[in-house]
Parts: sequence; structure tokens; C-alpha cells
Amino acid sequence: MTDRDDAVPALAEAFREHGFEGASLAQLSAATGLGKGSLYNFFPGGKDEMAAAVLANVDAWFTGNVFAPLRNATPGDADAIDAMFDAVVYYFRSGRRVCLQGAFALGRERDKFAATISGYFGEWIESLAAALRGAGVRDSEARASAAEAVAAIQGGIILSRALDEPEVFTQTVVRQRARLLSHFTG
Amino acid sequence: MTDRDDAVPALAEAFREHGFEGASLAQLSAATGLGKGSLYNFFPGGKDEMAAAVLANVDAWFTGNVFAPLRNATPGDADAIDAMFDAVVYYFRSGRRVCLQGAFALGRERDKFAATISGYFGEWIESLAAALRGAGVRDSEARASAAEAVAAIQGGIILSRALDEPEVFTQTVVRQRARLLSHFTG
DNA sequence: GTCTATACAGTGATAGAC
DNA sequence: GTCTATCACTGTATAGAC
Repeated sequence: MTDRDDAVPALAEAFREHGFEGASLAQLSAATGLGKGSLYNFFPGGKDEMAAAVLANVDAWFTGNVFAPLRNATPGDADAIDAMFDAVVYYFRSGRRVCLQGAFALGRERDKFAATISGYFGEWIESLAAALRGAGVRDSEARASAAEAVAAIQGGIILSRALDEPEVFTQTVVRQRARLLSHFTG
Repeated sequence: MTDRDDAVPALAEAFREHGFEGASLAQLSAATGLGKGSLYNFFPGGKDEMAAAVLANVDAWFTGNVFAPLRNATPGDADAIDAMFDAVVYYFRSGRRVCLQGAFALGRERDKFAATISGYFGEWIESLAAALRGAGVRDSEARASAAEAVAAIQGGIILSRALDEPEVFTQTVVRQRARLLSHFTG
């Protein structure tokens, strides 16, 4: 654990609150408690490298807490699906916390971090589809169903923030959880 | 029709491509073909007023092409639902075009345009729920089902852009359309 | 490694000539 | 009404003292 890694969570929160363009170096400096000089010492590439480090950190969290458990689930066992939704509710703070990859996908940042963003969502859908296939769902339906769940989560974040009603996100998760688990009861 | 209204569509595209913070006055000037002086003549409030005019313009389009048809649908008739999805696919260019209200909901712009954004999604959900109630769906389920559809559309835009696969959005619409129409076949 | 000082391009916005 | 010129300011990034 270097000091560089210690700064990443603070950077993440700053990017989530202000967006990539909206997060100025002054704010990033204040959020981390590091002077601009120190920030450029850890991230010579500037804001781009800071954002890349943040995205990689988020990806690592999801790999460990979501993607890998879905991949390693025993076929036909719904627990990994349940755990995924629990992790999602926790990570996105019931919809109050923005998904950086999702927010970046809507803006100019998409071009700059295209591979990372694509990889994040692609792996989420693929690992979830793998768990669904374990319940006997055929491949094309598993992928479509997985994409639908991931899209619903992303849309749930937007809606709950737009309406300022966290229950919208919670409800979205409840419904998607039930929908996916119904594959396992048959 | 004033020259002000003529500039709004060009401003909308600029905001969609670059985001609110990312769209500089130089770009807005280039997109509209108007000098900064002219822009400030039409929009004395600057960027904020331009964005507000764009959001109002989008809202008006949806009111005329989506919300009102849903409200005026004859109870039990699914045509308005079908028309909504057609309009959505057209408006969002099969997921290639960003939803400004959705993008703003994820950033700092949310605070500045809170009422407009909330009103847009609130009316979308309410008008869609009204059409579903016309098919005999009880109120709480109608609202939840409507919110799920709107969230899926927003998430579909994110996913299709993130993966650079318009088919993801198209598939989302296909599935949601089928899900909502199933209320009418009973 | 950390900070302060600074370079310099670009920002939103305004003034004023035409 | 339209543009150009300009304003004050903030942006990212760097240099250099400590």
C-alpha cells in the first residue's frame, strides 16, 4: 500500500460528486489533503491518470466482490445472485452514489476511457450471464437477462437521483432480484 | 418562431456531446453559428439559461409526443404504449443519443435544474402508469412497472454507449415493450 | 516528497464599434 | 442584433525552493 493508493478513494469521491470535467485540481487537492505538487508526483499524467486509477480501483472492487463470486458460484445456486444485489445496494449507497463508469459513458470521457468502461460492463454482464446459465438458462437469454439487470441498476441510479427518492433504486433492485431468482426456482 | 428558438436544437446537440461543463461558449458559438454577443443577447443568463431552454425544449417534445398520448390513450388500448417505445427509439437514436435530463441527474447540474429534471421523469412515469392503469393494473404496481421501464431505457442508453453496441438499447426496448404489453393481453 | 509560486491557455461574461 | 476585443478569473500543469 503506497500513499498513491491511499489517495484513490478520496479522488473517487471527488470525481463522483463533481464529474470528470467538474472536478478541478484544487478540489482534488482539497479532497486528498495533498498539494498539487504531490498529486503530480503520484500521478504524472495529471487528471487523466487520476481518473484511470480510480476506475481501476472500482473495477478491482467489483471483480473481487461481484464478478468473481458470480463466476465461482456453484451451478444452480442462487446465492451469488443474491450477494450481487446486496453488494450493489451497498456500493451505490442505495442509489445515492453515482456509478463512475456509467456517468463517464454518457460524456466525452467515454472516448478517453472506452476500453476500461466497456470492460467493466462487459465483464459484469458476462459473469452474471454465467451464473444464470448455471441455472439452465440458455446462453442468448442469459446474456439478455443479465444486460437487462445491469441496465436497470444503472437506470435506477439515474431515476433515484433525478427524483431524489432512494426508494426508486431500492425498488428496482427488489424487482430485478426477484426476476433473476425466478430462474432458479424452476 | 424567433431566432432564439432556432438556436436551441444546436445548443442541445452541443450539450449532449460535451456535457454541461464540457460545452464551452466557444463550442456553443460554433454549434449555433452565432457569436458570443448574439448568444448573450438571446440568453442573458448565459450557459445556465441556454441549458434551461434546451431542457424545456426536450420536455415540450416529450409532452407532445409521449406524455400526452399516454394520458389520452383510451383505457385498455395498448397503442399508446407501442407509440411511446417507437418515439423513444427515434428520439434517442437507438441509444446513440444521450438523454440530457438523465446525464444531468448524475452530475452537479442536478442541483441547478432539480425541478426540471424531477418533473421530466416524474411526468414520464406518471403518464405511463396512467396508461397501465387503463389496462387494469392496480396503482402501486403500475407506478413500479412504469418506473422500471423508464429506468431500463436510461440504463439501456448507458450500456449501449459503454459497450458501443446499439443493439443493447434496441434489445432493452424490445424486452420492456413486451413486458408492458403483456398487461394488455390478459 | 512536499509545498509555494508561477506560466499560460482557456473559461464565462461584458463593452462597445458597427 | 451582430460581431470583435477585452475583462477578470480559473483551469491544468510545471519549476523550483525547502
